[in-house]
Amino acid sequence: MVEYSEQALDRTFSALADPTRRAILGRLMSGEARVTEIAEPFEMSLNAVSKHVAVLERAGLVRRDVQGRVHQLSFEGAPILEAARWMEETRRFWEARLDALEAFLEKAKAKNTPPDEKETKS
Amino acid sequence: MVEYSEQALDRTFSALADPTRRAILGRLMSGEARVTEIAEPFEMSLNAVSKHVAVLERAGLVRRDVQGRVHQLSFEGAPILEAARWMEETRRFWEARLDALEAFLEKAKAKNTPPDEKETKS
DNA sequence: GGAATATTCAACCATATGGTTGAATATAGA
DNA sequence: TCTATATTCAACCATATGGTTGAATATTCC
Repeated sequence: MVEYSEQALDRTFSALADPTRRAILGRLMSGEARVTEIAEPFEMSLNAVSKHVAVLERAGLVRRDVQGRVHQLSFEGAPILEAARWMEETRRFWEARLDALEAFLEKAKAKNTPPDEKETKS
Repeated sequence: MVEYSEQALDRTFSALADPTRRAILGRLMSGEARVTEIAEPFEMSLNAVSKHVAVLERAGLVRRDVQGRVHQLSFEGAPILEAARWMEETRRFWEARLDALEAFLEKAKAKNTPPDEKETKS
């Protein structure tokens, strides 16, 4: 198992746990932007957006490049990579177990009484 | 772009944004367990752990199977898969941009004035 | 039935979060 | 220099979060 910084994961996941912040990241992925530009499409105040940006910056997901009075923001992917790796590992573990289960079900089915179908989430 | 349920992503990411809850998931990945068993290694009260489990359950990351007074908990991977997909998409976008940047740097280097080296994070 | 066990519910507390408004700061431009 | 612009800082508010303790509930076992 790879080692992860718990604090970094905390910051990354909680930064991602807000739709406004995910939208900001989405916006930044298609290119740099200033705080005011970022804030424009949202219904909330500029200050609220500024705070969201600060959260993203603290999590390392956004880089701020101050040029005079303008703050250029850009997307920074490294923490996502880290968190995604954590999730991948988790998921792989789970899938391995799931594969084992499926194999078992398959064998059971081949034998005689077919078990219940897998549920489908709505 | 695939569509994601914002609320589901909210719940998944904020459920993952806590080290205790990630540890609980880790524990559950190696097999089912009851609430008391889960709580045992933690310093906090059983009630606190019970609440964490409830959060994970609400996010769909944990399934609860009540057998008499015992609640058997098991890991449920689907939401992780969903969130991981979101991150993968995000990451791919970013990597594409990064690749473009690297290509640009490479070309610039080949020409004449080598631009600054990429910084390495501590 | 009565005691022990597994778990949640309820109330409470401290702190964090997401929003607001108004003022402060710093830079750009006439 | 004066004004407009870009942004943060500070104070405040409502609600959410993560923890506690004590009581309630349901189940098992003697």
